[in-house]
Order: sequence, then structure tokens, then C-alpha cells
Amino acid sequence: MQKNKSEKYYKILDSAGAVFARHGFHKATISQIAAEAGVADGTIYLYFKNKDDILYQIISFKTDLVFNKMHQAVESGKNAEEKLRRLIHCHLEEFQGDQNMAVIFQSEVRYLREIQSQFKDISKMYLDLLSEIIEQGQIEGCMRQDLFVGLVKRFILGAVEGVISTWVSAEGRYDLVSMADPLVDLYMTGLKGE
Amino acid sequence: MQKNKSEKYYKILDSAGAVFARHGFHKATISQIAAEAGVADGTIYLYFKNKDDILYQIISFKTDLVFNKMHQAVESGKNAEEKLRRLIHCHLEEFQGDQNMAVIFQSEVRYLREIQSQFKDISKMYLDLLSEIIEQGQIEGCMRQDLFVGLVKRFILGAVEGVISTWVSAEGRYDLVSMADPLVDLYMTGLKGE
DNA sequence: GTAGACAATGAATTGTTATTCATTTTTGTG
DNA sequence: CACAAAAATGAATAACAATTCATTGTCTAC
Repeated sequence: MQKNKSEKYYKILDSAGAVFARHGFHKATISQIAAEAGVADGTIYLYFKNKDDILYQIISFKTDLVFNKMHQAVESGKNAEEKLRRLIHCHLEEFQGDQNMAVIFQSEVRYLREIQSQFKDISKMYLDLLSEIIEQGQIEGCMRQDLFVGLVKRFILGAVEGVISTWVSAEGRYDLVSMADPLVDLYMTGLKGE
Repeated sequence: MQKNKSEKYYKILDSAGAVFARHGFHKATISQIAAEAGVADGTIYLYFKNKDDILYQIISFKTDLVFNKMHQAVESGKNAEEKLRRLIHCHLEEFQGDQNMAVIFQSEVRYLREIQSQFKDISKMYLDLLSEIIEQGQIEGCMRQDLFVGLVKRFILGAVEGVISTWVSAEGRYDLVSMADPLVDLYMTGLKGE
């Protein structure tokens, strides 16, 4: 297996992403991935240990990428509400920019967690970011004191994921990012309004 | 294949539910299901067309069951907010009462949708229920006029699913139903508070 | 130009598991 | 108790797809 991440490594990673998104991890075959990448079946094994490893590499790579962006987004916000707004905006933007990743994250992370119990889990990191934002919001006074943070952060993540999931089902035919502000307004103000 | 749903049919359905929840649909084998049900491998095929069919039957059966309960729950509410509260309560109660179903719904519905494009999709039905509730809430005045219903219903479903997902990850070690009221309060009032 | 190293190939191997079906067991009936 | 019909069995089959590896191609340095 090659050590340094060559061009071909990324070509295969990208092709595998497309094939996994199209057929699902379990139904996808090595031959399909090889064909998509324009290499022979055997070549895959010069770059990856096995099929599971391909999934692991894809998700690790994308997780790092997205998580860095999210971190930056949150840091650039002045107050809690702005941090939240930028986080959600970034989340939607990144997923809209890579629909294959969106599908894979939605469908295959559970399986990956099973085969690789210790891997950088994006949900966990996301929830930690949210905890910080909420606690800051409570200090700043723009969020209620009586919030149960453990529930609230799940509530927020679940709702964004739900919105992404619908967008994926619609095969990305509308603009996802424009949902960010209405969504944050819902979080902040609720259905009832002031 | 037997026509009338005998005791053995349900025994196999139930065992398959347990095995699918434990190993995931694709990794689960017919032999495991047969062992769990205490029958021979071949017996499975007297009751089901193939492996896919087992998944389809499980999900259809549970969907009908849960959807009827949800309908009743909504009908018993006097106003929109109470309907919403009862729907969420029912949702959490049913999933808490059948953790295998919770896992399967979370992991395998996407695949099922692929192999059986026209099946009674619980999300769709759920979203329709929510639409009605929200519209009624707007008429009654307990919900804002300027809500984008398409987004709001996704927001609500996503958040409940997120809460269930966390509960499943924690292997059902806490009381899920008690999340219902705090969750609905979040929907209604938001993070900001009055 | 060629020797050796490195990379890629894809046909053959291997392991797995869904599905079948000839046989056996159980059940119900006169 | 026979007898036939129905139900169940599980070993054998068949299909499929991950992985290997002997062979072939490509590149680099001298």
C-alpha cells in the first residue's frame, strides 16, 4: 500500500464516494469503484487495505475537512447567536457542496462506527461545539437559563440533519443554504413567536 | 409461501427484527434469523419471498401499527399545541417500546425505499400530520403566520429523530418519553424564551 | 539501450451466504 | 392405525464479490 497520498489515491477515494452514494456501501462493488476510477480492481488494493478501509478513509478525510471549516465558522462569530448562525450556514454549505458526502454521512456513519469504534466522530464534535455556543448564549443572556443543554444540542443537530435529509431525497434540486437563516430563527424564536 | 399470517410468521418477523437491529440488514444472515426463531433456514422461505422481503414486511407491519397510534393520538388533541404534544409523546413512547424497530427505522428505511419505491413511507405520513397541525395552529393563533410550513415540519421531525437517535446510541438506558414535553416547549418557545 | 525497481493489471482463487429441493416429520382424517 | 396432505428440514447448489498474485507495463538512472 502506497504511503504518500498520490493523485490516484484521491481519484479512487472520490470515485468510491460517488459509487457508495449511488448504491450504498454494501451493494457497491470494488469493480464498480475501479471502473469509476478508471483503474483495475487490483489497483484499489495498492492504496487501501480493504473495502471497509475505503469507507473509513473517505469519512475520516471529509470529517477533518468539514470540521475545520466549522471551527473557523464558529470562531468568526462575535456572539452566541452569530456563532450558531455561522455554524448552521457552514454545515449546509459544505453538504450542499458535496452531495455524495451528504448521502454517505447520512447512510453509512452508523456502520463505520461499528467497525471502527474509535474514529473522529463528526456528530460528537458538532455536539460539543453546540454545547459551548449554548452555554455562551446563556451567559450573554440571549438564551434562556432553564435550557437542558443535552436536549437542546440534539434538538438543533437533529433539525439540521432533517433538513439536509429532505434535500438529499429531493436529489439536491433546491438551494439548501438559504434554509440556514429561517432555521436559526426557528431555533431562537420557536413556533409561537414573541 | 403461506397465505395467512400464522404464529410462525410473526415469530420469524420478530426474530429478524432482533437480528437486523443487532447486525444491520446487510451483515445479518438468514441462518442467524433462523437460529433466533428456532427454525431451519429453509423454513424462512415458506413464509417470505427472500431476504429483502423480510425487511419489507417488518417495516410495513410496524409502520401500520405506529401510524394508527399516531393518528389516534393526534385526533385526541383538542387544539394544535395539544395535538403536537400528543404526537411527539406517542412517537417517543412507541419507539421506546420497541428498540429494535427504532434501530431498523433509523438504519434501513433508506435501503428499503430503494428496493420498494412505492411503500407506505412513515416519514411522509408523519410530515403530512405535522402540516395539518401547523396549519391549524396558525388558524388558532398559537403559531406564527409567517412560518414556512415545509421547513417547520422537517425541523420538528428532524429534532425528534435526533433525540431518538441519541437514545438508541445510548442503548436505551434512559427514559425517552420524558423528553416529549421539554422538546415541545423548545419547538414552541425556542431558545430565546418570551 | 537496458537493468532494475516500481506500479498496474485482471484472471483466478476463496470465502461467504442466499436460495433450492429431495427427504423427513408432523398433522389431520376416516 | 393407516394414509395423504401439509409443513419443516438442512445439506447441496449457485451466485456473487472481495481479495490475491503471477504477469505485464512503465519509468529512471547510468
